Amino acid sequence: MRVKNFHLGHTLESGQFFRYYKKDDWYYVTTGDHFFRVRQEEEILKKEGAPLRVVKRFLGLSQDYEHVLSSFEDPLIKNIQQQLHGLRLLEQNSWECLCAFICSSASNIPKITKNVNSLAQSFGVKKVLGNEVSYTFPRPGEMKDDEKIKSAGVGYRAAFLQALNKTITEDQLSQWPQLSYDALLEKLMSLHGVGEKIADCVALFAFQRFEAFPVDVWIQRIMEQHYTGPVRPWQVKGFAQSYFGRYAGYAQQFLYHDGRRKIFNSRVKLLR
DNA sequence: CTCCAGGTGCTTG
DNA sequence: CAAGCACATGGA
Repeated sequence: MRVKNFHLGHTLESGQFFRYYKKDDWYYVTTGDHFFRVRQEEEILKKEGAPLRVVKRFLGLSQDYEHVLSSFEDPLIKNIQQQLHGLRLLEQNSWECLCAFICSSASNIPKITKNVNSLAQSFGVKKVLGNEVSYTFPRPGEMKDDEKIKSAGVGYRAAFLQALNKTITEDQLSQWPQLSYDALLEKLMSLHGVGEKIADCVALFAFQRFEAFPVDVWIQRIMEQHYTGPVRPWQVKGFAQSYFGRYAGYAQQFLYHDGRRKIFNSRVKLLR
């Protein structure tokens, strides 16, 4: 299919999603009930293994990207926009997203990826695509074996996952899209192990609440450096939401990915 | 061996 | 409120 204002690499590699890997120019993605692969050449997006509507929805292709971009006045964001043009916020499965970000506390992306894949392998359904194999993430209530949860290497987060798996139902989750941002945040934060940062991640990455602005240590540092100076995380969030406006979450994703890239590049330099 | 990692919850000033 | 700390695990 033909796509505009979309960059597959920026979108998948910006840290919002963990269940993908790259092989032979294809990105292999596992989400919901699907295991599919996608690749992009210029404005052509090719996919195999899942219906078009699934892929399109997941990749955020029905969002009005022009409208998002035109909402920003800030020079730094405008600059990053050009370098990361086509980076979109995904529309993830809410349950998977919640579990993944439960695993994210005091961790790092490679380890989170390992944890989530391991949970899927223990509890999910096997999927095959050509020579590739993956496992879908279990549904709420399907992670019954506490020992298996622990053996996924999730550490102290195992208790959170156990409780979550017992309390959350797909019925509840299906109601949450209708909630206001504040009400959704409240629901999420009422869960043990979910604070404001994780709640914002789920609101943003799974529920398309683009006003959400997750503040982690990276964003905190970046925002202090470029905008606020030394302040509390809740102040960073408040500032960002009023300064960046209704698509603050997009600004966050641009800043996060750009910030991480620069660090990565400078480390590569140091190694030479 | 020590330190740190897309935080959170609990306990103290 | 804010600061301090424990929490499991794995990689540097």
